[in-house]
Formats: sequence, C-alpha cells, structure tokens
Amino acid sequence: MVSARRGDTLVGAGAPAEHCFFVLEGALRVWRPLADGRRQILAFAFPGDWVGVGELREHNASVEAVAPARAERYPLRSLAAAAAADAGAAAALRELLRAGLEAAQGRILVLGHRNTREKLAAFLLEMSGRLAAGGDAVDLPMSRHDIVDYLGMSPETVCRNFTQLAADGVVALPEPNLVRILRRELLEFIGLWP
Amino acid sequence: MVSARRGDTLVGAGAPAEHCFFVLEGALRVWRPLADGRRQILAFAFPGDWVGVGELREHNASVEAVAPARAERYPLRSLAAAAAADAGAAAALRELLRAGLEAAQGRILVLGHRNTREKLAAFLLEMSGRLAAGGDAVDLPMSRHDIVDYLGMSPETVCRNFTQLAADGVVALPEPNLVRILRRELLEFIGLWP
DNA sequence: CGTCTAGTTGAGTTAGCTCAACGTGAGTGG
DNA sequence: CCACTCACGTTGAGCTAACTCAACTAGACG
Repeated sequence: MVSARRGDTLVGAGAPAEHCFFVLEGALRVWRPLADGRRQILAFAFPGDWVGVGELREHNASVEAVAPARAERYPLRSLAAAAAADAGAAAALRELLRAGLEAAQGRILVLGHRNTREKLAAFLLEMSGRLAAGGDAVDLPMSRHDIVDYLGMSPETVCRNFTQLAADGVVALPEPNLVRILRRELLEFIGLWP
Repeated sequence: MVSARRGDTLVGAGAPAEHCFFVLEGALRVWRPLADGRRQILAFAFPGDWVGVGELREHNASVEAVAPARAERYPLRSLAAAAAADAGAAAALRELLRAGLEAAQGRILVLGHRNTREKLAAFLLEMSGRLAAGGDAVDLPMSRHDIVDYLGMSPETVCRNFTQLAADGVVALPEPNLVRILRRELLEFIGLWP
C-alpha cells in the first residue's frame, strides 16, 4: 500500500521496473519528459486502474499523484509468476495490456486529427465516463497545466476553449475544476470519436 | 496464407474479430475512419509484425495493403487457446501486446508535442529502423497520402517538409519514395524522442 | 493522345501559439 | 492580523506555423 500527497512521485522515469500499482483512491498522472522541458502525459489513472503493468526493464514514464492518492503496489515479477502459473491470471494481465493499447489508440486519434475544441470536448467526455460514471457533474482532480500536457496544447488555448464551451452553454464552470455538462449531445457532437 | 495487391483490404473496420495476421512480405496499414472522411493510420505493419492480436469482439480498424503483401492468417481463438494451454505462448502474446502499447505511446509523444518537421524526421527514423534495418537508404512503400494520415498533417505540408529536409542536405530524394539519409545525426537531432 | 492520379509549388488565410498583463486564493512571515 | 509572495487561471494582442485553395508537372494507362 502506498499513500501519496498531491505532487508526490511514485515512480521516476528510468527507474528499474520492479513494481506496478493498482489505484484505490485519488488520481495519478503517467508522463514522460520531453527534450524541451515539457511533459507528455500519457495517461491519467483513477481508482480501479492499473499503472505500470506493461513495463519491461525500466519505467519509461514517471508516475505522480495529481490528487492525494492511495494505491496497492505489486512486484512485477509476482505478476509474471502468477501469469506463468495460472492461465486465468495470464488472461487477466493480457486484458489489461489490451485495454491500455485500445486507450492509447484512442489518444492517437484525438491527438492526430482533432482541433483544440474537439480535443477538450473528448477529454471532458472521457473524464465524465471515468470520474463521474457518465454523469454530468465532473470534478476534475488535475490542473489546467495537466490538461495542457495531456492534450498537447498551450494553457491559454485550453483556458479559452473552456471559456468558449461555457459561453456556448455546452458546459457550466462554477469553479475552474468543476465542470457541469449542460448539453451532452452537443459535447458529443464536438468531441466524440471518431 | 493471404496475398494482397496494393490497396486490397484484409480486414474491414467493424468486422467480427476472428483472425489476426503475421506479415511475411510487403506492407500493411492499420487505420480507422474519422467522421470527416479522413483516416487516422494507427500503424504500419512490415514483415515480422503482427496485426490484430489485440482485437476483442470486432476489428475497430481496417487493414489494407500499402504494397503487395503476403501474410499468414491465424484464428484469434486458436491464439487464445494456445495461450491458455502454454505459459510460454501466453508470455509471447503478452509481449506482442506490450510492444504494441509501447509503440502507441511513442506515437502519442510525437503527435502530441511535435511540429511537422519533427514528426516527419521521427517518421523517417522509424522507417529507417523498420524497413532498412537502421540503414540510410529507405524505400518507402507508402504514398504521401498515407504519411499524411499517419502523422496527422496536410499533404502539402508533408511535401514541403520533405523538400525542406532535402534542401537542408539532411536527406536526398532521388525519387519521391526513395529517401537517402545523408546526415543522420541532424535527422536525429530534429526528430529523436523524446 | 487524352485522362487521371500523385507529387510538388505558390499564395493567402487562420487556428493556435507566444508574450504580456491582471485577478484571485493559498501559504508564509513579520 | 496584515502584508507579501507565489502559483494558478484567465483574458488581450499580435505573430507564425500549418492549413486551404489553386495551379502546374510528370508518369501511368487506356
């Protein structure tokens, strides 16, 4: 079991890959540093998500707490041992990797062919599904800066698009991190895949 | 065994996921249609690559031949059966998914935070590694249009950046599809991850 | 010899970036 | 308790990278 405060590092990029995590509470970001000092956030992890099960020799991404978080920590070699001994465990591990691959492919679609407004709409829909069980009141645990590094845009552009979506009546923003989806059908029209 | 001419479809998006492929010869593209009629190419597959091993109920992407191709076709359920019966096969299948996930994460980095010149440089380095075993003479089997849909840019921009790289002496382009890397260290400086 | 497609180049437009300023709330120290 | 700082979020102004529209060339093919 690991507890982390906001901003704590669970795993540093480049560290030997010994453990993976199962998130119990809070939110994590998985990110890689870029040459120019910026970050690409590969994924956010929320309760019920696994992190780091696909690492080989070393972690190629850092894992940090976006919000206060608790997670269970498992040695990777014990997962591999379980997979070698039990076909059911192997299938479960395979399914985790498959789901991660599918999610990454969804990200490729969004990052490759969407403009900023569409990226943000897709992001909000994703967060609605993952944080609010598809509900309309989404309390974002991550900062604007995190969203910036997740979607590959500038902070000003993220902010302007939030403002624009609110001005258009698609969402309400009572607080910066509190999004209420007012017109889901519009948000889906803007951001839904493909 | 499947043989495909240039442009042939091996799998249509939405078809029930019954088979996967092991490429013997040629080149395939794996892509998803977008709402506006464009395509996002998720991956190219070359000899030695697997395609479609991570599909669940239905193929969420089409697979087409970019160049005349031959591939072996395996029923997905026979792979699952092999994985259930043999821990070694299960580990091999897991490794395929893991490698696919890692590749997809690399794509996220490139699509999220790179400009067109850097995307193209990264693409050429990837193709050098995969098609020419890291050598400098790369014969691209795919059209400019495919590169466009792989990197998420316009055909004019792809073309201009090819021209620019050639003008800068980084590559030579004796023919549109034949790239000779003249100054690899420069190309890596432009396009290398992170 | 005409037609068609892929590739390239030019010209003008715009989406999203950078630079800059400003407001606000949370800490922090006097 | 107040003053100060600092990070975060937001808004404005201007710039530029990349897009769209358009034209042209060269090779493929009937």
